[in-house]
Amino acid sequence: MSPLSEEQLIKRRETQRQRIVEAALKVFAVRGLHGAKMSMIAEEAELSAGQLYRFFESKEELFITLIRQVAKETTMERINDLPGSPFDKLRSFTASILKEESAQYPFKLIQHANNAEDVPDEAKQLLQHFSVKRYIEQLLPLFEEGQQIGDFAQGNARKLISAFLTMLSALITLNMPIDDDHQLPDADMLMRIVAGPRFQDR
Amino acid sequence: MSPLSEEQLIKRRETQRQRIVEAALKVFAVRGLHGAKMSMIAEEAELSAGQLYRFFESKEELFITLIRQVAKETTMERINDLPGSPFDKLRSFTASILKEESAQYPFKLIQHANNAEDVPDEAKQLLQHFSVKRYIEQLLPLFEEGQQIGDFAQGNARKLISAFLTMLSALITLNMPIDDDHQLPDADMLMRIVAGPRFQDR
Amino acid sequence: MSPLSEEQLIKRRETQRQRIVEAALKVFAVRGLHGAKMSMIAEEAELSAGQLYRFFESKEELFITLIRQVAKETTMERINDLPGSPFDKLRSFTASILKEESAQYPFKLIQHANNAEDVPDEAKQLLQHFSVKRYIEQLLPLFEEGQQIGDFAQGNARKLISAFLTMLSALITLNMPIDDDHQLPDADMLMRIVAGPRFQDR
Amino acid sequence: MSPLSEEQLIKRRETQRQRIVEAALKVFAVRGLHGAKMSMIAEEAELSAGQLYRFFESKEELFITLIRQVAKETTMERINDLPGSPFDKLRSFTASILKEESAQYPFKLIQHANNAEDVPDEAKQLLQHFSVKRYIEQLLPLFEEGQQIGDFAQGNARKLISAFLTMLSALITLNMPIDDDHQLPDADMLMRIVAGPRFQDR
DNA sequence: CATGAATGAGGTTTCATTCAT
DNA sequence: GATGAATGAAACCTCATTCAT
Repeated sequence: MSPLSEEQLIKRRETQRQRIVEAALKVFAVRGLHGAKMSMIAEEAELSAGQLYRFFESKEELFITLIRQVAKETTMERINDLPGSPFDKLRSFTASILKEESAQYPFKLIQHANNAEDVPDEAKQLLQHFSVKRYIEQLLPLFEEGQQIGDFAQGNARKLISAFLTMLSALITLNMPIDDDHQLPDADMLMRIVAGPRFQDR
Repeated sequence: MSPLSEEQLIKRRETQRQRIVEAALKVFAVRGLHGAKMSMIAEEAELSAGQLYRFFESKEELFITLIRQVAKETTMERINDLPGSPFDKLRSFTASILKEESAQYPFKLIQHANNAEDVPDEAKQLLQHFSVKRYIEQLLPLFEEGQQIGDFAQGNARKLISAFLTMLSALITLNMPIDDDHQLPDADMLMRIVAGPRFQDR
Repeated sequence: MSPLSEEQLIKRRETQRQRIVEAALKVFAVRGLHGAKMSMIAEEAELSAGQLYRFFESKEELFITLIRQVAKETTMERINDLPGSPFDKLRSFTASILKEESAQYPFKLIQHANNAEDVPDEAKQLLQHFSVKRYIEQLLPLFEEGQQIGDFAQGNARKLISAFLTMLSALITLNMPIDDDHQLPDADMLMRIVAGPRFQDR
Repeated sequence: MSPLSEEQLIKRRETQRQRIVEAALKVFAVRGLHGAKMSMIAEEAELSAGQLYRFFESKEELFITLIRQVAKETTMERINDLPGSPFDKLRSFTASILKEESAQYPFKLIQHANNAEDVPDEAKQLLQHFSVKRYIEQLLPLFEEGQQIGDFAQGNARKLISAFLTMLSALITLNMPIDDDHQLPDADMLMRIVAGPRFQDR
């Protein structure tokens, strides 16, 4: 009796939910928890504000859901598909993130969640610990290999990764418009954080 | 009849205005443009909400004024009073900023202003360009000296400072709680950005 | 081609309409005009929210229709089929209403309609006067017989019925959870309103 | 420095709070939890809707506060100041409540709280148990005296009071407009619930 | 026709700003 | 001048009603 098969409905619903999540990620990332208005998210997702509430009970729930998804799904694993040495992989990866706006949203979201005072602690800790921890584990083999062949600085690899990620995060969120006088430190500059002896003359 | 001379009144007024600006700096820095409430600023400045409007026409005007003042007055000059070599000075300076909360407010404010979309472009550009430019000029002699004695990396000194400041800003705003697994990169880690050959073995 | 004859269609439509009315009676009775949501009524009637509007133009029209139907159709006549004396009949009838939830809906609806200020006066008066009037007329022969044989209190029979109905209505809507300390006055307690000399020693 | 002394401010604030509570009692009593709009309460209390939130965090908190206050403060004790026998006192008391609209609000509120499905359980139980219990205890001496002198029906006095209160509550909330054909059962009718042998010929 | 997704008006709540005291 | 009470615009959220499928 239903005009659309149940399967179609579920699929459609899932598609829309995903559209909302993506729109919310973008708006929350750019404007923060308070600066983001539900109407903006609705507009970005191309539906009415009221519709959002069929998918998420409240703005806060939407935010936490987003956090949870970012914490769970954002991955560093595609770095392994890039060509070249560990150093090359990391530099390409870094450069690509710095170029591609949508890849920056998760980092910006983490940033906002860290600073906004009203974010539920659950979300904060989820993001800070869980997601950063995962990134570190995902990058660990690459870094260890880099250290073995002498391209990366020696020392505690996890700490090195943590430093690198913090700095990458910084570059993304600071988002300073580049002009002639003071360019953003670019991927190469960032690589000095991890560079071992072999790259010291750069 | 008047218990205070006109001069005293003006001075008193200026003192109060400054108290508001400092309170606003703290609250805006910590909570962002939207998260900061006028009542919070009033409380921090220890006066009534109504009083704020005798000094600033609106929240927005207060914010922009703040930005302007930060852009104009925040200084890096005290770095020169620190003891030791340029490298030592920079490391001490960095470490002290990372320890002292109030020193971090201007950096946080810049950060927020970059992300809040509602801030007039005037304010944004003021902050980003003008203030960073000033910091660079103030740090330039130190860096040039550091490069001459081989403690700092060679190359365009302004670009090097810019990179350093960006990274410092990052550390401040990311503000990640430190735990055993992923410590914040500390002052020493940050120094690798600027370190020349003499410090490469660190 | 048509799988159902026109007559069947009309009948089917009537059946559905009746299902809606019954569902609405239940939901409005339990939750009141404002507390009742169209979606709840739809769910109770086991059809979609949209379908409601093929039968009733609006929530308000549905409510008024309901009131009208209750005013017209709710009947006390089955009391006459009960066994025993008028007193016995009335007591059994009372007890059965107090036990059977669906029999209480009309009373609860009247109650709600009396308190909801947004209901058109038409509906209110319809319910209060007309339906109560009908109940009185339907109960009148029973009460007169009861008075003749001395089981019921003397005096204006209509007024006596009105009092009894009011009290019955009260018991139903108050709906206090029974515990050891304050039980609901039960059917027997209620009978004291109408009891004549013969029952005074109760 | 304050234009009003602190004492004045506190007193004024308390006055206003009381105005809100009274307005809310009236509006909630008449329209129920859902039917009552904050704007209506504000209008009744002669202030803006926004003001309500300086005194109560939300509509729900206002409602529960009200319930709590009614449960705590509504008293039956003034019945003892009335002249005459226990029977006379109870009849006068009943009649006065039935005449005086504001005296009926607590009863109506209890009624609404019992029926509205979304009221927090805390409020429901508070009202139903605690307040009814208190009324019973307050009326107990009067009823026991009435039973001793034979004016009141024998049996469990607490149960008798409970029945009486339920019926009184009913009369108040049913609130049927009186016309020639079916008057509300009046105070005298209600007294039959409690009347003992001495009054049986009424 | 039947569905339930979509809209938008209306209610709740917050807070920048004004203003009586 | 100073206060904080009061307002009202704007955001969040709900749900009666409509309408594409």
